[in-house]
Amino acid sequence: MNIGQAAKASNVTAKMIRYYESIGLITAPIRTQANYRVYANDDVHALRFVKRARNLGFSVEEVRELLALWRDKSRASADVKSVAMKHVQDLETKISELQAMARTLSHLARTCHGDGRPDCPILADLADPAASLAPVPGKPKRKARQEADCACHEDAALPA
Amino acid sequence: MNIGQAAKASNVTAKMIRYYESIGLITAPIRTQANYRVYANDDVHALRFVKRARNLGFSVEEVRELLALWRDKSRASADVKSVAMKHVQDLETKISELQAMARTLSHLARTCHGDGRPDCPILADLADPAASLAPVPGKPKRKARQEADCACHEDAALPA
DNA sequence: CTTGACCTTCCCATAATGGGAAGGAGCATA
DNA sequence: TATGCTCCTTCCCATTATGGGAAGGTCAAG
Repeated sequence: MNIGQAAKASNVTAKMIRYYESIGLITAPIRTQANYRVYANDDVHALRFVKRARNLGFSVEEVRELLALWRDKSRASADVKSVAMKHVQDLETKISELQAMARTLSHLARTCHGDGRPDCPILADLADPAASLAPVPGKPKRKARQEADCACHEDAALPA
Repeated sequence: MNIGQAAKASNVTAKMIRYYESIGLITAPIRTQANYRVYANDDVHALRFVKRARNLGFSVEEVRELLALWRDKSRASADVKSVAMKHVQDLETKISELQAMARTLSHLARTCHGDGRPDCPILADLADPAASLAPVPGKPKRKARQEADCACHEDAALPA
């Protein structure tokens, strides 16, 4: 099977298949005399595994670990589980961060007239959150900072 | 004020201040004869605006729009609100995707013994989701695909 | 004048993916 | 057989936002 067919069968683009090979995530397949890559069903299986794991949000490096565990017939399921659980925690952390942002913005948007007038609590908050009403969500990367947040007073919409 | 002081005052690293200037997000400040950048309080104010917007998850390009609206004293608050609302939608889309991943993985992890035995429904699912029990979350980027998903049967834990 | 802290520009790296060029290979049809 | 279309190869570049670090100039204090 050529790379194009393997791509269709695995739902991984040929481009990505070559990339995964280049970083050693998957093993290099044999080549024809014309230097074409030739894939077997097992290769497609592995590619689907990678695809699925990526779809579940695992990083390529995490997929590498999972592949190693998959190939290791004597792995302990506890090892797999811990990789998965850690990833769930990562996901939940990110979810919380995004939710905090969405909450803040939804709140600000709710207090914005959204008409032709220029007064806008959203811009007011961006320009000076301390003087405004919305809590500050921690920044996405790294740990949360300590900033001059303020409680949400539910006012601040300019009289217009 | 030198860039280092502006950085401290705005909580934006000197590196990023230069970067924002290079992409035209903020205006280039005047320079001393020694070619040092000199910032005024308004510049710091703008940097804080950028920082806050970035913390709320707006992309740099979105921040560019917001800055333009901020500077335009005759903007319509509706324009600001629509930028904000669109971003909230983006956030919620991403949140849903991450939640789908977390749900699937949590479920798989729950069915995994997590002991010394090699049998692992998590790996089984990655290797062949159709034969397994977990629903397939849509892939993060681009629109959701149509795949051979299956309902969640709540079994598949190998007898071990 | 030396030292240390600060500034400058420039290059590189990250993560995962896509786009596209230039050229070879394979196959079908006129 | 020659033309042509589709596929393959490698190689380079772009993306997003940020950090690291080198090489060299500047400033202020001692």
